[in-house]
Amino acid sequence: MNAAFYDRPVLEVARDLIGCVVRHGECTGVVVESEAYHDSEPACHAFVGLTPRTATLFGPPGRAYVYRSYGIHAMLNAVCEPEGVGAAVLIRALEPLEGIELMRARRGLEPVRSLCSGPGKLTQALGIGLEQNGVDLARGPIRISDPPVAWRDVAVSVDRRIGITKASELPWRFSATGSRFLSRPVRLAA
DNA sequence: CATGGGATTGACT
DNA sequence: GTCAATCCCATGC
Repeated sequence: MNAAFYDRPVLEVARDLIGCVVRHGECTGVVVESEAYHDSEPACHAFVGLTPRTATLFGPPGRAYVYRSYGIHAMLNAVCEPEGVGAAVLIRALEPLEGIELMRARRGLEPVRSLCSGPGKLTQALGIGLEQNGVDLARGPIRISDPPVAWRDVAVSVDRRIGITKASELPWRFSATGSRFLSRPVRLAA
């Protein structure tokens, strides 16, 4: 996945990331859930403008934006749109593929369904931390690559974003239709 | 410099 | 269903 892939409208990238493979070290998983964020709407961190925190969001596309949520969890995003626009796709859930035993050890849990079914869970399972903020997603240590054959042309469902208090009405959440590895079920449009 | 609020999770009633 | 944990950082005095 090269920089041109991310240098597009964030809604397109969020949809196209469903089915792609995220790798960190020996652990890999297929993206089954994503959300788009853009500096034009108040749920996006970049809404406040360019600050030390949001510098990565306004930087070049194709980098990782990793931040701490609720003082506890790391969140993994892919920065999108041209440099100067603050936009990113939040990776919200993965279907684990490789390195499942290491994921179990990091999570302290056995069920595969529970290893990466949430944005804070998947970063813990893959060992991703704040020190990876700004890394190039085409080069690593975190890499995102094309969908496996079985995931090409997977059906994608759309609904509202989860866990936010502002702009929660926007249908900017994307997920692999029928996946059992989502952080929460798809909620139908009102 | 003090304060308040999360793009969440897991434990508990 | 409710709720606390925990810390970075944007904001305001």
